[in-house]
Amino acid sequence: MNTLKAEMKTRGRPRSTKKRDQIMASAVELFTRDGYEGTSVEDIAARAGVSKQTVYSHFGNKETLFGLAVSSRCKQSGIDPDSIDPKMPPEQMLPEMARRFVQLINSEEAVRVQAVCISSAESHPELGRIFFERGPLQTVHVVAEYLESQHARGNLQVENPLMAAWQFLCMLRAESQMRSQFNLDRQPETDLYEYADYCVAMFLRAYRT
Amino acid sequence: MNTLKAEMKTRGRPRSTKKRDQIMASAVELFTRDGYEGTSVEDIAARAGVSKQTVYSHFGNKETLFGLAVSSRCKQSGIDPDSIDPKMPPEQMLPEMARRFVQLINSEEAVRVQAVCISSAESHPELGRIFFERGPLQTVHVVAEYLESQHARGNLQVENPLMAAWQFLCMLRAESQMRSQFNLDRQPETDLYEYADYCVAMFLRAYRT
DNA sequence: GTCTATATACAGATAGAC
DNA sequence: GTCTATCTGTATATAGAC
Repeated sequence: MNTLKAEMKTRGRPRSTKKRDQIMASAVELFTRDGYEGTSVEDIAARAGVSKQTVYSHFGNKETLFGLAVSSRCKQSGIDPDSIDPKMPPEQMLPEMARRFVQLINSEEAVRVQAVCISSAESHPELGRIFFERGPLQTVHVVAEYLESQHARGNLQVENPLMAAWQFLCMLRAESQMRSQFNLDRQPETDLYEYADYCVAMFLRAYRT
Repeated sequence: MNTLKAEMKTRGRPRSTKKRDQIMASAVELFTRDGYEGTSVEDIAARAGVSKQTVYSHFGNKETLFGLAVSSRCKQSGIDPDSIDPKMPPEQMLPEMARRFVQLINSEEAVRVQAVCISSAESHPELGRIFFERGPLQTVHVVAEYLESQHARGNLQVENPLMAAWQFLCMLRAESQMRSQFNLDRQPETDLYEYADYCVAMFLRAYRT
C-alpha cells in the first residue's frame, strides 16, 4: 500500500492532466460561444465537472485561461502548404484551393473563434495578433508563394503576388463569411462552391498570360 | 413668469429629449467600445450625467437600450447611390467608388459597430440582420446596379452583376479591414489607396469587354 | 421626471478541511 | 489536488422622496 502510494508520488507519472484537459475543453467551448464577459468561471467548472477552485489552482485566473483557451484554437494556416503542388497548373490548383478555403472559413468553429478574437481584440490585443498571424497571414503567404511560382513558370502574370493573394482570399470570404458572422441563414454548400468557382474564373481572366 | 411656465408646459414643445439624447450618445459610445456584457447601465448613466433610474425610466431595460443604440449606428449604404453616375465609364467611376469604400470601412466607428454586431449576433440575432441589410447588402446592390448598367452599355462584360459586386467589395476589404478588426497597427492611408487602385485594375482586366 | 437609497443576484477570487 | 463554504465587489433593477 505504502509502496504503491510512494510510487505514484515519486515516479514521473503524468499528473492529473485529465481534469486540466476537461477544463480547457469547457473553456474553449464556452468562451468561443459566449465571449469573455459572457462566460463565468463557475460555468466552465460546472461543464468540466469540477469545482471552481480546481480551475483556479490550475490556471490562476480567468484571463490567463481565456488567453490559453482561445489561442489554442487559432488554427495554423487554413490551406495546408503540403497540399500545394507548384507543378500543377492554376486551372486545376486554384479551384481546389478555393473550395477547401471556403469550407474552412465557414465551419462552425472557425466562425466562432474569429468572432471572439474580433470582439476581444481591444481588451486582449495579443489574441488579435495571434489569430491574424496563425490564420490569415499564413494562408495568404502560402497562396502568394504559389502564385509567384506560377508567374516564374509563365502560367500567370502576377507582378505583386502578395496583393493578388489577398484579392483571391478576400474575394472568397465574401457573402457567405458575412452571413456566418452575422448569424444569418447559411447558404447551401452548392452556392458556396458555385461562387468559389466563379471567383477562380474571374481571377484567372485577370492574371492569365 | 406664470405665463411663460404655462406656455412651456401646455405647448406641444419637445419634452426633455435632451437627457434621452445624452443617454443614447453614451450608450452608443460605450456599447460599441466595450460590448454588451462589458458595459454597465451605471457607466452609461454616469457618462450621460444622469442617474441610473433615469436611464431605466427612458428605456426600460439594458437590452432594449442596447438594440436601439447599436442599430442606430448601422449606417445606410456605405456608397451613396446619388454619387453613382451610370454615364461615367468604369475606368473613372470604379476607382472613386473603391477609395470611398475603403475609407468608410476603415473608419474608427465602422470597425467598432461591426465588431459589436458580430460578437453579439448570437445573443441578438436582429442586430446581425440589421447591420447586414443596412450596410453590406445595400452597398452590394448599389454596386451591382452600376455594373449592370455598364454591361448594358457594352463597357463591361458582367454576366452576374451581383456576384461581381461581392467580389469587388470583398476584395477591397482585404488586409486593412482585418488589421482594423484584430486591433493591429493600421496601414497608412496611401497603402490603402494603392491597394484599392490595384484591385480596380485587376477587376477591369477580368471584366473588360 | 429625476434623484438617492436599496433589494437581490451573481461574479471573481480565497480559506481551510480532507 | 480537490472539494465546500465564504468574502468582497459590482451588476441589474426597483422603491419611494422631491
